[in-house]
Amino acid sequence: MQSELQNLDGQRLHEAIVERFHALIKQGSLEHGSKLPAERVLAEQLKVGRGSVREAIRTLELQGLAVSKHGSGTFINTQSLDAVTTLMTSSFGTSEAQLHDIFEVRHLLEPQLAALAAKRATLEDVARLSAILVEQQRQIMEGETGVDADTEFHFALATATHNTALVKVVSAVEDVLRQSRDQSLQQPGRPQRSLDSHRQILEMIQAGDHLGARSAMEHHLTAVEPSAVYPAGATPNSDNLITTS
Amino acid sequence: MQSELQNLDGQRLHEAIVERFHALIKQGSLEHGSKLPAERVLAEQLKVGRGSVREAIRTLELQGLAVSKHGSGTFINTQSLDAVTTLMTSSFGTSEAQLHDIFEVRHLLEPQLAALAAKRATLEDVARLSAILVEQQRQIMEGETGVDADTEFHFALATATHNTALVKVVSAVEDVLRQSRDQSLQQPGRPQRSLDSHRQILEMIQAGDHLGARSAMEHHLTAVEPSAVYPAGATPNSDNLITTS
DNA sequence: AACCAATAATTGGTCAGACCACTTTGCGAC
DNA sequence: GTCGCAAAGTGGTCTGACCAATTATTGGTT
Repeated sequence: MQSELQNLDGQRLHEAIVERFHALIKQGSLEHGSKLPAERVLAEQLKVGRGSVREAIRTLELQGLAVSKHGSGTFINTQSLDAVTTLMTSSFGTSEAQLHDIFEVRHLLEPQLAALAAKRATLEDVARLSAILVEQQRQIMEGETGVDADTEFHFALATATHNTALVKVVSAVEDVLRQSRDQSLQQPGRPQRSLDSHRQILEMIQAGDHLGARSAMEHHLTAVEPSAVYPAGATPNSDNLITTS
Repeated sequence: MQSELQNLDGQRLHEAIVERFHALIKQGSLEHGSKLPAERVLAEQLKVGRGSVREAIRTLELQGLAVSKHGSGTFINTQSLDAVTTLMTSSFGTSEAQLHDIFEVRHLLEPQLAALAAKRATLEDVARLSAILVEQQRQIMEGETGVDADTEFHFALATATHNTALVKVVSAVEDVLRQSRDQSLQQPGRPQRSLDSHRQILEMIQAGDHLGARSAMEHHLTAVEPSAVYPAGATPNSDNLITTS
């Protein structure tokens, strides 16, 4: 039953082990409640040291995918929120889900998220969001796309709702959108417009105007969405899709 | 600089180490970019084995609070996306408002999901939903709670949107809610009312009335949601976060 | 046969020492 | 001063061992 682990470039060993378990779980070989072989046995099967196995299990545990109980064993758990979002993120990566679908989810979530944030954001939250926009401005002025600050803004918005479950779900979605966002921001003028939208959203949040925050976010997403759906090279003829208005 | 680690009840050693680092970061002793002592040095200072230090560092790394670089060292990172939420949630008890948070996410998602389903459901989708309701009726008449059919209805509803990403997100939420749903359905009369709500939603979907489907779902969720989950300080009364239209 | 307590086996948690691979540092030759 | 290479520093991994909690087994008593 011994199986080799393909040692990819620059990847740590325990990370490769984690990926193997992810695959086993997604493929159904390991379901909820399954008991893992003992650490010593796993180490022998995978031909690695026990320490590496333990670090891998520690990772799975933090991802909510496993629970270790002293004396009894380690068990797979696929029903925790962490577990599901972890598996979701890694399967999004394999592009099983269309980018368009993910944008739609985002379009369902984020406007309401902005509304919630407008109701609950503390001064601290606003300060954090504000700092991110300053950073985004700086990046843009230096000719960068500001994609990092852009992503971080959406993420910080989620934390401003003070709903940890919402943060996890949104960050799973945003994670996937990061690459396409980078692509989208390559278009001239786009970074600045994105920043302007963000400022508008933040203003509404500061004012506690949840309806305004929601529609500002809807506006922002609608402006960003269409062009990003089309991968580079498949861009439709003109820029009428990029209606910033 | 050696310092003892207080070994709390039932806590693993590497978890205690992680908490110590959390404290150091929150108190400001470790700021962004700080380089940690070498693993061997840390082990000696804390009077623990190097393996425990490594498992602690692995945890910090997964929480986005640290980055290890082979050959150079381990560095604190408080600016990553994960880092902020980790520090935010580490002060709270984890599962206190957790359930409330998840319900809130659901409340954000499902009404819109119902609206989407109303727009896109095929005859096949409607047939599937209808069959599930028949099964739910059967289970209830036999005295069961019908929790399985109940969960399946929400899942099938997600499928009817024909958005695979949305299905994953929703099933993530529903998976976690399954246990609490079973509990909720124990109350007399609850299963039948749930079934009635489902029928109403399905009617709206069959009619293609997306606004009606959305409000029917909102009605359903509000009826099912446990009422007394509002944390202290929050205002349960007036501000309905999920305003229709 | 059934039950219960003592014991053994299993398993995760921790520690120690060693070696390898990558990075940085610093010294010496030029 | 600069370049090149060796040495030191550091994370990554392996081996073997012991401790602690749990579970399975055993053996005797009723």
